[in-house]
Amino acid sequence: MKYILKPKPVPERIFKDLDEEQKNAVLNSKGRSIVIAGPGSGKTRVITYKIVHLISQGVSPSEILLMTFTRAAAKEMIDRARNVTGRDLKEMIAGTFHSVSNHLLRKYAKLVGYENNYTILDRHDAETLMGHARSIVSERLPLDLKRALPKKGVLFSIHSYMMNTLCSLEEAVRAKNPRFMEALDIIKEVFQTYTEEKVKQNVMDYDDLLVNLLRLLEENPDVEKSLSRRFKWILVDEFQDTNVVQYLIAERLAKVHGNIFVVGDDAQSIYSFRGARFENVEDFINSGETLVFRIQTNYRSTDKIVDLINRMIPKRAVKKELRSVRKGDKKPIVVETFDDEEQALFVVQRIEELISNGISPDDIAVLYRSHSHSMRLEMELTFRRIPHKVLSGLKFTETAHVKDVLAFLKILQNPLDLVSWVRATKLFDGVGDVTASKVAISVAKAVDGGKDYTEALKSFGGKSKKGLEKLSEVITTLRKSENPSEIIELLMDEFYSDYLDYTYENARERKEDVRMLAEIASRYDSLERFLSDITTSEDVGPRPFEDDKDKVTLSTVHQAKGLEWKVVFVISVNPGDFPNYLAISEGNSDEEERLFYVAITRAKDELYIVHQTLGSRRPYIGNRIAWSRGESFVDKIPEDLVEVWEVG
DNA sequence: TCCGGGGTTTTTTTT
DNA sequence: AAACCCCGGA
Repeated sequence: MKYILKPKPVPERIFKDLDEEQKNAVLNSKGRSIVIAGPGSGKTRVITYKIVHLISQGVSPSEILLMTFTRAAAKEMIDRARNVTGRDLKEMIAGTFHSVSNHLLRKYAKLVGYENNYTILDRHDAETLMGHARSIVSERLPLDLKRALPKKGVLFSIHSYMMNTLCSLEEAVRAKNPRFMEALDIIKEVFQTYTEEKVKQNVMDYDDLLVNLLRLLEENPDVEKSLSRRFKWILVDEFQDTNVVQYLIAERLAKVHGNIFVVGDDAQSIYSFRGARFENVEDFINSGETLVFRIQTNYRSTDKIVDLINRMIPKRAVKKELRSVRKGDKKPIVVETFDDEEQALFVVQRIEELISNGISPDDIAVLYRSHSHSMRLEMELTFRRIPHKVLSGLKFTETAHVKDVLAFLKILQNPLDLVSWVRATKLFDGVGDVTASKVAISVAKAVDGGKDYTEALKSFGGKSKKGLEKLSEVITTLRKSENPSEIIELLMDEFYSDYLDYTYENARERKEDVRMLAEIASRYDSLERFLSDITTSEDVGPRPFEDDKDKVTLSTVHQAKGLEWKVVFVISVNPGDFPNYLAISEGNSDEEERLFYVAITRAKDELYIVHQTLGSRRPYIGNRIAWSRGESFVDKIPEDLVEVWEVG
């Protein structure tokens, strides 16, 4: 007999950490509910306590599905909920939309035309495969049509837009790049080829993870029923940044029980380029019986900063007035500098002053619209030996050596993965693009014919013979293990360590990175789980395991989403830079406004908005002056709410 | 035909 | 970091 333990009761006093609005949202939400949150209003806390509340009511952790924007956010909420409830929440399924989708999809891969050992293409790999599809189509086109075919990057962004918004090809081209309207037919052909190739190669790109899950649910009512029975509650964070596909997935998963709890702030929707629709917020409220809660008290920023925030609320957002609870003595400061050199000097000098006043570098962040804006500043920080970390820029998993190693692992998991084969094969002597593609194709043939693919590698003669023999040898060795970190070590011993030595001057650092990768891998015993996690979660970070404490943070505004610091500098607030000139020319100035809103709402105590009188660092686009495009955010700031500093 | 070494340019944000 | 182009050599 099985003796079932009742859930540990959670006493009411546990909710004493919540204010009235928050408590209302947590305790009175049921069925279909949405929480409209202002910045800094304790949205993480509300979701955390929603989990606590559910568990206290006897819901099992395995019946809760939590979807967030970053893995770090999910982890934070679970950790906090674990502390409050004292229950280990291991069975709870939580993570980014993509990782959760992958998790749910893996079991049913067959039903959407895939094998369950499919591998996931990151953005770059997907773009490479799009290039492959493009060249297949291009080969059978006459010269004039060949020329009309957009570059692979453009094709990929149109395709991605089409998938994210579920619109027609025509609409996607019109929205992303109207000048390719005449090439619709051949673009369509490339997309067909791309999709076929993905199925053939048993690979999915990021969009597929979502679209295929939606298809699975739509086309298989029994699967939909069993999944939505399995979960009793669907929780979604950052709802304003979900796209249509994510919205539909969430709705479908909640179909049976009707329990769906979403939290968002339409003023902070900043991912429209990825299909995010802040309109989802409105649609959600208007469809069905939706309970609407608001949490509008700002606990993060001082009243002086909140005054400015209230005046800078984006035009198209739902009207709201934040209440501040923290008194501050400093108005936000608008800083005028001459050029980016002077801007960097100002920021660095001010940071030095703050640090000598006892503020920890941890509490300081510099935010900017695009990576390139940080260059000058990084140099200056390094020069003056101020400890800093850069959240933006090339990520760990995007470095060449990590991608090389992952390519080998992907081959082992899914030998049909063409992009990975090409990448790995080209590392060997005498092999270039052409041979590598041939290798990948003959391997696929061998696998389809049920043969051992290492045989296929031995059939090549000429210059590449030796290299391919070595490759075959390496693969044979790697196949002896199924443990990801063991495979990485075998690869290093057998081949890659030497390769790094004769290829790169900084081989030592790169080897160190690979060692780190092996260490991360050692937490997994399944190759599939390791690869899934590393390709679907962003927070592997630029340098995992590095001691990131006590450092000034440099970050794009996008990556600063959800974070906060005592002192925030927003730099390069010039028309053209921020707002970005490309966004403006695409008519997307609303989103730039929201982005600026996100930037200034990260600050707790001190906010510096820095701009340059010289304007954009890149003033000319073609022969037009870029900085004449778009208005300056600085001009929109009410003078009485800020202090103005001139640097000289 | 293909490899690989040399060069230059890249210019938004990213799961 | 990698796409792109050019060119010498196999």
